[in-house]
Amino acid sequence: MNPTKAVENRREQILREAARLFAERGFHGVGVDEIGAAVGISGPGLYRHFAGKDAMLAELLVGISGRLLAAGRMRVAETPDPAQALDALIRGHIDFAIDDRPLITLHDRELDRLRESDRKLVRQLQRQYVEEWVGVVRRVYPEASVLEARAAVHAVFGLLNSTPHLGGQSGLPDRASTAALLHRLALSALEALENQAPPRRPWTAHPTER
Amino acid sequence: MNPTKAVENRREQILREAARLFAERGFHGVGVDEIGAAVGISGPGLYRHFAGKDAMLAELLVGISGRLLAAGRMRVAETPDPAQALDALIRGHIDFAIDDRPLITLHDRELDRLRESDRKLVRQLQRQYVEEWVGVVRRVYPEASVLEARAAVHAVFGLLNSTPHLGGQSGLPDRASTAALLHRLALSALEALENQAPPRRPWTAHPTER
DNA sequence: ACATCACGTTAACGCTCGCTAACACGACCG
DNA sequence: CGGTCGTGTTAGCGAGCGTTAACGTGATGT
Repeated sequence: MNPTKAVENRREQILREAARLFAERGFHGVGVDEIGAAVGISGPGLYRHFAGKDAMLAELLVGISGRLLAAGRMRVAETPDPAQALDALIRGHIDFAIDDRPLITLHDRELDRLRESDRKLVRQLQRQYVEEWVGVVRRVYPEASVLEARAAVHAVFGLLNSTPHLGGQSGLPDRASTAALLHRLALSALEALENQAPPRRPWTAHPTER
Repeated sequence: MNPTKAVENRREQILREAARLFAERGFHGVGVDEIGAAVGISGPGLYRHFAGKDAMLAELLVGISGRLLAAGRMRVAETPDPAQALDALIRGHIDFAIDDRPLITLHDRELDRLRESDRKLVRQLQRQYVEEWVGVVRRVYPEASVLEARAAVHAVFGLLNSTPHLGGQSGLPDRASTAALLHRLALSALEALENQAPPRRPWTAHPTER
């Protein structure tokens, strides 16, 4: 009855497999024939669903960035207490990192393979997501400077996105304990912003001094 | 007088530029002509110094892995106090992450592009480096399980290796403050292993329960 | 019954890329 | 001087890749 449904499913299936393959072997390391084979059709049949290989990557990256930002904004909006908002942000990011592992990998690995316009869009979404975090972090740790908070947020992203690296035998028993440990680590890391406020020196124009 | 010197310099120059280009645009995204152009010779002239493009990547990855491990082992060996050893490990890793940024990027991004034997070697070096950290971490935080410690170490690597992402306008003023912040964040993250010991349940055979 | 459309197929083109072949040329050395 | 070696060059091959073209085919709606 609704042909859109089947198409959407096909597209989503292709995107999921493409994400997995891109994450495993890199964007340039995967051929369209392999992506097609992964969904049961072969080679150029993909062009009935996507304009090209680049378009798949673009849709993947814009999608994950947008969903991260949307979820983050929603959690922050509905959580008045800063500490609880930070908790929610961390929990949400961990969900993405564990459940959409391939996308998280692509997200900071293959960004440069995008057309200029798409890359700008993705970067803008990423930046807004980071600033969402920075805002919450600064409300929890008001002594931290903006630059410190931003660098700390990037570092915590690196920490949370380390999930792909612990695949295999070095992983923790189940998903819950992995998530719990990552949560504790991230929260604990940010506590470094609490003590030891930055040298209260006003920011000079040229920070090259010492 | 010593012709080896010039050759070595040429090789090192090629490796340095190749690392930069690989990190910027990915292994498959860089052609041999570009690498050649970056050192003033063109295209196939590289084959007087390396067996092929793969050989360059292999030498880069084996090199960085080996140097990380060697430096880590040295610091641990000459630092009897566990807390100080952990401090030294963090400081050493930060030096690598900041000074050899492209190599750190390649290190966990292009490993799969290696021949089987090289990949096994690099993985073995990486594993030994991780275990060096795990040993120190467990002496500082004896309540943490091996699996927890290992996952935490991977996560801290992700945190420390986040340096490449804060390039541009969002970076901190100078190298020293970046290093200091990363150091505090890493140390603080690992303090999460101090409290809240894992459920002291003995490890069962199949961890799929709950 | 027939045109249309969604969704595939195979063949082939054009381009890029890693690599080899053949050659050049200055430095060193017996 | 003449041969070898180290280090480049350019030309070109062969393979792989993304993409397009041309065609097939079953479901659908009139």
